[in-house]
This record gives sequence, structure tokens and C-alpha cells, in this order.
Amino acid sequence: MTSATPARRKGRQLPTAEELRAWREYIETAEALRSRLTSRLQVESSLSPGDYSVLLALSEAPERQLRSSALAAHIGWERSRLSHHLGRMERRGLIRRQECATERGGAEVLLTPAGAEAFRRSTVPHLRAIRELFVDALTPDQLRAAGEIAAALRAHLDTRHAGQAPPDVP
Amino acid sequence: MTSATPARRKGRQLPTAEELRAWREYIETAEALRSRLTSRLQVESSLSPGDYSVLLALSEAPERQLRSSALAAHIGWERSRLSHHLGRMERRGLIRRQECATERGGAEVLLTPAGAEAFRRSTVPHLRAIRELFVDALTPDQLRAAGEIAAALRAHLDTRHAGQAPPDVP
DNA sequence: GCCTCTGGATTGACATGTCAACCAGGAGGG
DNA sequence: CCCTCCTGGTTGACATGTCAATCCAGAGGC
Repeated sequence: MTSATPARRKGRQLPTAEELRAWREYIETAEALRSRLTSRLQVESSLSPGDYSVLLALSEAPERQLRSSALAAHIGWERSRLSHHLGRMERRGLIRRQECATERGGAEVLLTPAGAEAFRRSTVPHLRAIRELFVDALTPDQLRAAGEIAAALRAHLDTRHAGQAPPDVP
Repeated sequence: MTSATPARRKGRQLPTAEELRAWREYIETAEALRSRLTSRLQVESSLSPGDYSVLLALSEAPERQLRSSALAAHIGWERSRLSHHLGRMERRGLIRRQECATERGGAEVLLTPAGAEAFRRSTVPHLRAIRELFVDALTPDQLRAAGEIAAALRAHLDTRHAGQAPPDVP
């Protein structure tokens, strides 16, 4: 936390040029990686990263089906985003939605055979792309450091700046 | 190095679970950062990161104006993306487009007073957000490592997998 | 002159994301 | 019973991105 920081960043408010450069490298590189992976995934299996996340979660689910809310929680998406995306995937025949008989109100999302097959075909190309684009570019030390840095950033995000709205509402 | 895993990195094709975890941390964290920064920028100055990039480039240009293609090259965007974005920004009065008198065919993009003012107001909040969300989360060592890692990834992207289409057409 | 080629920029169709509004079915509380 | 409030989910409007097609104005070739 801030208490343990040396005198260095005392009254300073804005990042230095060095810090800004690191920020830009980080964010632009992530962007470039995402875009490259997306296009590879697209040509190799006609799936987007979003499709892949959804299909992965469903594939791992007990009966290849999940409640919409459980799916959203699993992959960390907002509800409306998932709803829109499921609509598009349903149009393409990758998943199906049906009223959940066992429970009130909830919709079950289930994998169609076509969806399962598309996922199966995309897995190896997807993993290979990750290795080629990311893993192969880094030394083992760098790879470990990358994970630690990302974890630190995530933890910082989750604590201090957690939802713009302080959660201490009674 | 993790001495647990033997040195058989040669014939392996797919990432290990460890490597995959690092990848996911990296890419999801970058995504979360981008989204958080976007919403802060939005509430504090009604600008998107895209708006900011365009306004920054124009602000630094000689006469606060640039050819469309020069602008695209400067911020690394595709032409059609820039064209769409300029259309939206023009509707909001942030920039203006005019036929370039000095040259054929080219359109000049120029900053309006409203655009310059919006950019001026957004600068400090933007930089402050970067410090709070990124710089403050990392130790100086981590910050440096993050820059190096991103640079390595970028270099790897630019070399081996350069454009899906080898550019060596005579 | 006419045809094609090329470079700069725009356009349209569509995928993806976010935000706010809405809807439907219970649960409480009066 | 009626009203209100939650929860889970959908919808519409709109911003953002990508791809392919198009337009337009020279430059060359004939």
C-alpha cells in the first residue's frame, strides 16, 4: 500500500514520461495481441474470443448447460452483454436457450452438437496461437513476471477503485 | 526457471496450464484496465480513449491539423476506423474536416476550439487515472519489467507473424 | 482522347460492448 | 388484495471496430 512506499512518489500526482511509456507499451501491446489472436481464431475456426469463452464454459459444465446468470458469472460478463452475444450465437446454431423447467425465471443455455463440434475444432489452433504469440515471445522469467504483474494490477483494481461507488451502503 | 518441468520445450506445441494462466491474467487484466480507464475518462471529460488519441495527435501537430492518412499512421489506426471515428467526432464539434487546398485528394483534419478545450480539460484527469490504476499498483521493478515484457511481445509480433500476408511482393 | 491502375478516403453491412429502460415472476408488508 | 421491491433476463439505442466495396482524382499506356 501507499504507506510502504519510499519518499519517491510523495507529492507527485502525474506519471513521469518513463511511466507513461510503460503504460502505453503495456496497453497497446495487449490490444495488438488481442486483435491478432482474434483474426487467427476467425480464419481458423470462425469463432470470436467471446464465442470461445462461452463454448468453453458450456463444454465444462455438468450437462453441457448452464443458467444464463451462472454462465455470466463464470466468464465475468455483464448480463446484457451475454444476452446479446447468446442471441448472435443462437442465430448461428452454436447454442440453444430454453425456459428452465426446474426453476422459475431462469433460462438454460445449452450447447448444440454444432457448437460442441466448433469448439472442439477450435481448441488446438487457439492454444497454439497463444503459445506462438505470447509464450514463445517471453523467457520463463518474463512469463512468470508477467503473471505477477497482472495479478498485482488486478488486485489493485479490485481494492482501491472497486466500483466507482463505495460499497458501504447500509 | 521452474526446475519441476524438464527442459523438453522443443517438440511441445501447446502451452502448459501455468503458461495459459499467465496469458489469461495478462489479457484479462489489460481488458479490465482499459474498461476502467474508459469509464473514468467518460465521466470526467466525456471523451473516449479514441477521442483522446485523436485529439492528442492533433494538439501536437504543427498547425493543429493533419492529413487523414498522417493521423492514421501516427496513432496506428486503420483508415476506415479513423474515418468512422472522425465522423462521430465531427458531429460532436471536436474536429473539422476540409478539402486540402495545398494537395490533391487529401482531407485535412483540424482541431476546433471546442476540441482543443475538451482535450485540455481531459489531460490531467487522464494522466492521474493512469497513475492511480497502473503506476501505483506496481513497484518500480515491476514497472520496468512490464515495459520490457510488452516490448518483447511487440517485437515478436512484428517479426515472425507480421501480417498474415508476407509483405515481400515485388 | 480513352482505358486502366493506383492511392487516399469514405461508405455500408455487420459484430461487438455499454448503458439504461423494461418485463415477468415471486416475496413481503400494509 | 394491492403495492412495492427484488432478481433474472431481455431489449433498444448507441459507440466502437472490421471488412469489403466504392468513389474520386491523377498517372501511364495505347
